[in-house]
Amino acid sequence: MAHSSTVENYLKEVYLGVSRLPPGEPLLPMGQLAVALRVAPGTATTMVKALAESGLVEYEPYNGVRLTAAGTKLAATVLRRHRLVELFLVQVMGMRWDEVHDDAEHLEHVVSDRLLDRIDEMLGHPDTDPHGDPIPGKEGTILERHLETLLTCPVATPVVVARVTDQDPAFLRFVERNGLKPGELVEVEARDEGADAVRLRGRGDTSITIGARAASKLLVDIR
Amino acid sequence: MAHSSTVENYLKEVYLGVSRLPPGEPLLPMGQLAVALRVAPGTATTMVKALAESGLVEYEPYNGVRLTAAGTKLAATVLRRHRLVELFLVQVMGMRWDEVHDDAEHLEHVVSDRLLDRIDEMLGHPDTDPHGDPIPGKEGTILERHLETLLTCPVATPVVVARVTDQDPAFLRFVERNGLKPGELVEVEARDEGADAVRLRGRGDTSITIGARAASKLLVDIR
DNA sequence: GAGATGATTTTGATTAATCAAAATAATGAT
DNA sequence: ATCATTATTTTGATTAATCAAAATCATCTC
Repeated sequence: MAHSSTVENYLKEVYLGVSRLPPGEPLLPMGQLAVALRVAPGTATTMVKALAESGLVEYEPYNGVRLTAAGTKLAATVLRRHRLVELFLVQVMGMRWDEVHDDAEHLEHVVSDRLLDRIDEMLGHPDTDPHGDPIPGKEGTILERHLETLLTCPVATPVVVARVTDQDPAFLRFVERNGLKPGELVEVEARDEGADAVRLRGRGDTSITIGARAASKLLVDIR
Repeated sequence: MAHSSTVENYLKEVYLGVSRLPPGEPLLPMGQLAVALRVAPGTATTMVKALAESGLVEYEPYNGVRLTAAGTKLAATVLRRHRLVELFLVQVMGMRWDEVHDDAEHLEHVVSDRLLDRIDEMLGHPDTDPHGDPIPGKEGTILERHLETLLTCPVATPVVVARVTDQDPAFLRFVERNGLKPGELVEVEARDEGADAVRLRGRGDTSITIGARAASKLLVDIR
């Protein structure tokens, strides 16, 4: 009932799931939660009812689940641990950004406040992790700034990649190979609705074409 | 049954418990194991029987438990993780040696091989942790060298503290305050059986007196 | 050697987390 | 509106880990 790593994972996934939803409809369907957590649907239902009992989520049968204030705060501390750890593994331990997710997934549940403080300090109180995901503050404040994607940003306008919303190692390596990591300057040359593709140009003259699905995972800052 | 952190803890405590026993009598009584793991006696019995079933320990009812070769290997990898993590927290993260045990206790179960390799490399493949405990090799080899204690070593002979076999933070701070950390040079001036005490002199002229119980936890290298 | 004492094992229950499969509710299409 | 499909919830079981308390075993003392 109280604060196991299972609970932390449920809250984290509810947070992430809801934030991936179209805005204004903030109830995460049970099915999506179950898939994210790789558990049977019934398992998610049972667990969510228990979390609702503890005041961490609101649960509407057949509609879905959302976090309460208390749940949001706990989810934020888990995300803070996860993201600080990821950045630490890259910056300090010299690991690649595509190989830190699994370690962080485990470490996020066991890193003590004391150790996390050291990590935070050592990294200079960063506010984003290697993927551009915001690192929640100590008190649970999350600064989710609104960003366009390469699918929605203006064409023929220089933009800066700010965030990559897919942790799949193969995708991350693809992103890196093509100079599309957070911080890189790119420009959408054209979009082809029919071909479901986006053509872009980074630094250097080479232009590349990526699928719409991939483009939608690259968030950019319109500078 | 297979490789949970509970299993890892049982194996670790069997290893540590047996090694604390008088040599030649290598069966750890259930009671001691239960105390070390802070579980009820019956719990330890049940669990140990399951571990025996898995071939990780040998269990003799009413006599106690010892590790098999497979169990020893697994225990060694847990100790390796624990001790490398402790040293890492001290050397790299700048934590005090008396505050790293609890973090290591949790981290030892989740650190991946990849991350552990980085840590090991970063520390230059060390062979002891901050308390002087030997760090098992990658393949599970543990070099437990025989050491005297301040209770058994020759009197009026310079010796070097090699290992402190008590993780209690208060004790560790006491050790540090009195210049008795591993590496420090000391000399037993006299022992008083009756008073249950040992008088020693470190660098500097001040001599201090410690109890026999404390003296027995300070292992020294007779150089 | 016969209790008494202490350690160990058994027994019966409990909790957290899970699954498979049956039952039910919601949704969409004709 | 009705039926079929899909999503969700219920039900009944299972597994790992634990405890309290009863039963059993071993040992020590006289």
